[in-house]
Amino acid sequence: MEKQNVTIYDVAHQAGVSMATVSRVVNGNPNVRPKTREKVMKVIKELNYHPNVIARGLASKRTRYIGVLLPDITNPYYSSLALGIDDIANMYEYNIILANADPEHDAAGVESLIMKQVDGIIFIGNSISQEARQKISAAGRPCVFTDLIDPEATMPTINIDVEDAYYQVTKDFLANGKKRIALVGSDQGFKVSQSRQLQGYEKALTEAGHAVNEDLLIAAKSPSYDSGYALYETFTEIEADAAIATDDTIAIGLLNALLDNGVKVPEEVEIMASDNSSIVNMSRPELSSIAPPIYDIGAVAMRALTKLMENETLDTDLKLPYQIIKGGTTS
Amino acid sequence: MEKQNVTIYDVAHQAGVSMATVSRVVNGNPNVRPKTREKVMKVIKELNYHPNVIARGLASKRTRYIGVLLPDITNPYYSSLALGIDDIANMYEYNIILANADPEHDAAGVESLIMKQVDGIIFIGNSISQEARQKISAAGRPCVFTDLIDPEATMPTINIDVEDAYYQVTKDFLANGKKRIALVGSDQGFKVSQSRQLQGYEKALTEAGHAVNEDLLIAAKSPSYDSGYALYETFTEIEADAAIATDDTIAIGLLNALLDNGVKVPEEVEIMASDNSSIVNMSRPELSSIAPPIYDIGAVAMRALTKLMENETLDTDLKLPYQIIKGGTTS
DNA sequence: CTGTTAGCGCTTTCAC
DNA sequence: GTGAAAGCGCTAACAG
Repeated sequence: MEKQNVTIYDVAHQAGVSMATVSRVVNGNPNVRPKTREKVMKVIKELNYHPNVIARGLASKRTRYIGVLLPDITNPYYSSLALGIDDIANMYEYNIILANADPEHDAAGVESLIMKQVDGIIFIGNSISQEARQKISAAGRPCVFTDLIDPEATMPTINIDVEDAYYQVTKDFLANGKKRIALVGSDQGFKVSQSRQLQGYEKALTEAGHAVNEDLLIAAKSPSYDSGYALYETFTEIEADAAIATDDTIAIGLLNALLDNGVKVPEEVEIMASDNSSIVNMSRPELSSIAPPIYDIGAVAMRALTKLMENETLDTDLKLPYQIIKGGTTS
Repeated sequence: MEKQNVTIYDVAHQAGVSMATVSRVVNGNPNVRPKTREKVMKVIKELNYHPNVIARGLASKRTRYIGVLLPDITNPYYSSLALGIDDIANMYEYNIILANADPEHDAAGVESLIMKQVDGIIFIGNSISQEARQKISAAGRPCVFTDLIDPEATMPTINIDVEDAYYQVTKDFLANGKKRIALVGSDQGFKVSQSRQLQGYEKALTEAGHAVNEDLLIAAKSPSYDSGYALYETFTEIEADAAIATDDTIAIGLLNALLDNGVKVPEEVEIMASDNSSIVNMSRPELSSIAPPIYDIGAVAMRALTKLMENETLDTDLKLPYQIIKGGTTS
């Protein structure tokens, strides 16, 4: 319980300068004579002064907090993304504050973040509600999207070229003779929203002269292992011979459900996952997966946000390179 | 970009009362005539007023932020814990802010949280550095520990009875004829610190008339799948016939390494994990595991912290009930 | 029950 | 280059 409250005033007093000068030193304002700066620095060290972030926030109207909305922090894909964001945020001396935002509660999440006076927002997920999107606009806060495209197309989106990835994967499946390729989403949204995933998938089918079969578009209740596992019945009914899952936890759930029921993977059914998150090698066989540069996506998103907050403009659609990792669930 | 700055003053003015009254209404202070309260509420709605959290923090010296330090958010055990914490935090209108704190950087983590003026801290991990612990004391902030015991024994620790769990598991292994039971830690710390895990393990061995064999205490580099997988060589050398892993990711890593090398689990080696986190059923066979009530631990920890912040006192060592889940990696 | 009055610790014009 | 002073929006005594 040592001296808890060295203020800028104490430093100013002790150094024989004004608060304004101390403030300048602390904030790296160049308009300070080197000698003065040095003296102030010394006192800051001596007194172990740390600026009060709250007071600073009040006075400057900027908090250096940025809000990150994501569907589920226990999903390894999202938590890894958060890590990339956090690293860059620290680099720019921003702090991140996480908020869970499944599709039902994203508006509440946005609102709570805005009330916390965050300087900017990173929105991660498959979809955003109109209401949530409006609140972001209304608050006039910069925002960067990841995974999904900004429905208003005014804020940047960071991701791989999802459409291309799904196109490639679907094409490969077709080339390998697959006739019934299922697209397995993590919620119902991907069907209605004409997601990029669906577009890439459709493009490959169309090119090969096939139409999209609605039956083959199925969705888990949520992006989780159990929801994936629970898909077994549905999946069996549609008699698919291949599946592309939009989420790794769903992919592993489905894989294990198939294996547990004696279905051979990849011989009878091939599976492609989408995140290459930390769990893809926990199953046997290991999951094949589209491999987005997860950490980089987070990092680039955060970097983009810092630019936005400094009123720079950027491209609205940044596409990072991806790979396709061959595990044991595809041939 | 609607009206961004309705202040308490605007509300007061519009409602024909003083700022103080508005403040009282907003903070649920009972000393307001119902009629007045109603009037103020109405104006608040009309103007869509939201109190500025920052200003409130400055004036009240409490931010309603609590800092959560954990080793790795991408580890499912820790992220689930964070979820339990977050839920209760929201209930009490606290916000959590996460900080990564592996053993090397915990002091920096604590410091950054304190600079952010958090009202309290929850520390999660196997160990805490002296420096970090001191900073917490120095800041005079309440703190709750999870997983580890407060080295100064002044702040509460929330966990299952780890010693008992390890005692039981070890005893069961012995009863099943296991001769060489390895204890697999997630870092070197658990050996030196005479962790509760080690104590339970030792107790069971001693009771059975055996001594602890130092060779059988091994540690992964970090709590991660890869570190667990990399343990294969070491593990083979010690010729263990059973293993208790302190972390699920390590357990799965080790399991898969054994399987990939043709070792039969559980026939030749049995494995017991410790977290029963979301990944235990991703492997085949599924992991057997000690099952702490993860969500509850987080929830209870957060609840305990709220009590501490209200200057209530509590027991310093809360032990929650646990189970042992029989998967396929034990007989 | 309600209003007045100080600040909380810092940033930021605006003079000097 | 540096200082004085006016807030940022709110809470918390203290009166009444």
